[in-house]
Parts: sequence; C-alpha cells; structure tokens
Amino acid sequence: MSTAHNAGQNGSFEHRSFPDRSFRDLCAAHGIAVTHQRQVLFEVMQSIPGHPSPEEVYDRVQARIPSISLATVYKNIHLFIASGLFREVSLHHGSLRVEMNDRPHHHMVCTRCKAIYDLDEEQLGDMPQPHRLPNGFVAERYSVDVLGRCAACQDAEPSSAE
Amino acid sequence: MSTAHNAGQNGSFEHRSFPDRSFRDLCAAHGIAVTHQRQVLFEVMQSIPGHPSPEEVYDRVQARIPSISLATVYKNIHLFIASGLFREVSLHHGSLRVEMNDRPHHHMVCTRCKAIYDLDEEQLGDMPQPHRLPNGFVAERYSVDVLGRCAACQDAEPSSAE
DNA sequence: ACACTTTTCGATAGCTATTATCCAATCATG
DNA sequence: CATGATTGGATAATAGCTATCGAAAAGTGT
Repeated sequence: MSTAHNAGQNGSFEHRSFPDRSFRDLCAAHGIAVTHQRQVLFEVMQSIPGHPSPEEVYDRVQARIPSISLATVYKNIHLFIASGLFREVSLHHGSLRVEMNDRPHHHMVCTRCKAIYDLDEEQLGDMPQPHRLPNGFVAERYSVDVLGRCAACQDAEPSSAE
Repeated sequence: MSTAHNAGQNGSFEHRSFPDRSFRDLCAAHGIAVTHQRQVLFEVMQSIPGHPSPEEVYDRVQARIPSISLATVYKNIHLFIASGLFREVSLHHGSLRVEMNDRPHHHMVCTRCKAIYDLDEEQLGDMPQPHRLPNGFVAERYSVDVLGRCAACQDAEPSSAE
C-alpha cells in the first residue's frame, strides 16, 4: 500500500498508527498531559494521508477548534516528535544544503545537530537491487540517509523541542 | 581538490589577473559568466567538507572578499545548482514534515514531478544492517529514498529544473 | 585597448516559516 | 474542588531566504 503524499485520498483513518489505544493512554505512556487541542491535533494529523505541512494541519484543526493558535500547533507537533509519537520526514529542512560530491554516495545525518556527512556507497554495504515496485514506479537509484548521532552528539540530550 | 588562488611563487608581476583556467572552462561549459566572487565561492565550497549551510559558506567567502553580500552567495549557489555544477542534497526540505506512519517504511520520490509515495520496508528488500560507520557515527535507522519515475512520468522528458 | 551592451554585485527591504514570551486558562493530584 | 504545574493563545521576534534596483564589472566587436 503506497500512498501519494500530495494527492488527497481516502481521508479516513487508514493510516492510523495506534488503532487500539486511546489517546489518553498514549499520552500517559509518553508522559505528556492530555488536552483537548492535543487530542484534536493528533486525530487530524492521523487522518491526513501523506506528510502535511504545519500550515495544512493548522487549517484542518481550526475547523474543529477555531480559536487554536498556530504556535500551539507547532509546539505540539514538536512535542509529539520529541516524545516519539511521530518522526520528522526529512532532517535536512531548515537550510539549503548543496551536493558537491560527484561520486555515488549516501548520507549520515545527525538527528541532533543536523550535520550531514557523506558515506561512500561501498561503506554502507549492499543495497537491495531495484526491482518491481508498487504503482509502476521505476527506480533509478537509491539515496540512503543513515539517521543517528555523530560523535559529538553521542551523549547529548535529544534535540531541544520545548 | 582546491585550486590554490594565492599568487604563489610566480615571479612575474601582478600579471596573474586571469582567473583559474579550469573554473573558466567550467563556466564556459555551463554557459555562465566568470566573476571573481563566483570563482572564490566555488573554491570555498569545494574546500569545505560536508554540506555547509549558505551562512557558513558566506562566512568563509567573506574572509577573502570582505565586501561580498549574502544575497550574492545565495544567488550564485542557486546558479551553480541550476546550471548543473552542484545539486541539492534533499529533494524535500522547506517546511517541517511529519511522519505519522509508524510502520517501518521508506519513500519513492519521482525525480520529475516530485511526488512522494510511501514504500513499506518489505517491499524494498533487505537493507544492510547498520554496523561500523566512519567517524564514530552511531546509526539509529535508515531512511531510503528510491529516486525514479512514477508511472505517469515514465516516458516524459526530464524536468527543466535540476 | 576602447566604447558599448549585458550581466552580475551589493545593499537592503520584505517575505515565509518558525520560535520565544508572557499571562490567562486548563490539567493533574490530593 | 483547591492548588500548583503545565499548557494555550496572542503576538513580537528571529532565521533563512528572495526581490529589487542602481552601481560595477564582465562580455563583445572593433
């Protein structure tokens, strides 16, 4: 099941990640307080297929809580990420990064300081060969991000999100 | 590799007014004009390991051209990318995107229309196991972008940009 | 090398995405 | 349901980036 991120599809809870636990339990498990806005935000995010921007989420949440603030949306998205409920899709957003290396290679990205290191193809190991993919997608090449901690960030706190 | 810019031992006068030949050829090949700031920018970028942010590049270029403007740095980085000299590291940066699908999965990214599709881990095949990585980097997980063409873009020309 | 045309540069205002701040409202707990 | 801790809302502030425009430099023909 592959889902186009930019196409509006079945808007239902087909992507729901935690179908059997109440939001209340989830919050307890992750040590965060239950609030109405958090619950609505969580439900709305789960109901949107793909990877909506904070603005899109904000718009949808406003339909149910007209008084909600954009800052609240951001704060809680970060809280959800920090507590492990969600993850960031791409860690190198935030500023333009340029590729000057011509050789085939991949990247190691530090989840804390966002530094990006090159990793030669052979240092990674054998990748599965591109073969039949869903939706008639034809692969040209793989780009792998190895997400983790660089030496300097090994023992530090998780990225500060409030 | 970095083509030294300093005048070196060349006893002759200040007749070193010609910018480095290889950069000049590179510009000719890509149809862009040669300027001093472009040459310095190019050399500086090549000399920095990894993927420096525009600000970092700006700081380093300023050491050699104190009067350079940040806007010039941005304009020329974009020019280098547009002319094919460099490439962008990430295809999806710009605003915070959240992953709410907790099943292990990767992404298929169409290099032409930029659509992003989810791809379950087992559909991709076995990934190499994270093992010893350079620089003491500790891997937490892999994120794979399968770059290629979606069904709709199969037979189309490459996109104009990039 | 010189005059002329085109392109690029530098300074800065402005824009978008995101974050900090501060106090009222809400939540957790006894 | 009182009480202290946490969160939400409004908004100012910041970071990263871009548009604009006159001045300066590069490209071009002679």
